[in-house]
Amino acid sequence: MEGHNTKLSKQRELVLQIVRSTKMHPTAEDVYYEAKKTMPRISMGTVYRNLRLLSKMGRIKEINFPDSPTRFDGDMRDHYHIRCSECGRIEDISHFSPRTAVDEIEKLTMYQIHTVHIKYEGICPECQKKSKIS
Amino acid sequence: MEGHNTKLSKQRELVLQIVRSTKMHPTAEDVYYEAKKTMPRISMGTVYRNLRLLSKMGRIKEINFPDSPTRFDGDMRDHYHIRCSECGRIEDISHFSPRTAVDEIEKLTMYQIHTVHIKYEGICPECQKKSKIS
DNA sequence: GAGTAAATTAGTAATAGTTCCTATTATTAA
DNA sequence: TTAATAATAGGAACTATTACTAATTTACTC
Repeated sequence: MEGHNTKLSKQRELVLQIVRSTKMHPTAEDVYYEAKKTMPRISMGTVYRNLRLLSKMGRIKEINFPDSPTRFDGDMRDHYHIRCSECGRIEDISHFSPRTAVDEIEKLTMYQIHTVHIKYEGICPECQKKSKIS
Repeated sequence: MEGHNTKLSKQRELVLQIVRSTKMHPTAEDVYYEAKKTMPRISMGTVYRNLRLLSKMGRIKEINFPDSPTRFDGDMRDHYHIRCSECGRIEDISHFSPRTAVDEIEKLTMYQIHTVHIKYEGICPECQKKSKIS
């Protein structure tokens, strides 16, 4: 795709295009059934492999909420997500910074918010040392 | 446990106590093996059922990071989590408010942060209407 | 403390989501 | 066009989790 021995197959292109062209935050299964409309012989393994790959390449994002399968998002602009714990829908929250307070987000979205998940990922001091040595 | 037809079994007490007495953010499997030391015949199903229940009751918290099994946290004070994407460890971040900026958290933790997950859960306007009707 | 109804358990089977494997096919570079 | 390598389809395997069931435990009432 962009270098690194990554070849651009029709299937990979299709998966990327599907994830990008919806705001529904599809699951792997959703992508699979959508892809089958264009390529009836595409396999689930291919969909998963490409979703993982595209995610590692930074072309799409994974969204993980508890007790539900991973969803994917092709919109790489800075934004966050809100899920309804009743019906499961996931919506985008944009036009706000990470510093916006919860009650402002409630006003903005009309949701009754009961849980906020904030998680950071990075490389810990020990692993930073290790990668310098090797 | 506290009302609602919930009975207090030895197993449930043990699971709660295990999750509360560690800062390791154990997985269900971790809790299972720890519980077996005290109750060798406890079953995995019991551990899962009680973790789910305790979580619904608000006695413990679930922590979901992508590509890793659910972890549990018995510390109900307000705090967030940071995971090392190399070695997988999960640490607490306290002494900061949700409004603390990322570069401050980097200084505080010595992590090189590359991803921030912010997710909200609540009840959407439609489901709020529904619950008023029924 | 005994009797009773309902909740919980251990053990096991089943499921959901995801990854792995292998022979075949497609892509890229020369 | 061919050789080298990456990607594929299809299916098996795997991991985390939930569901099922008969037996046990708990809490409640007398």
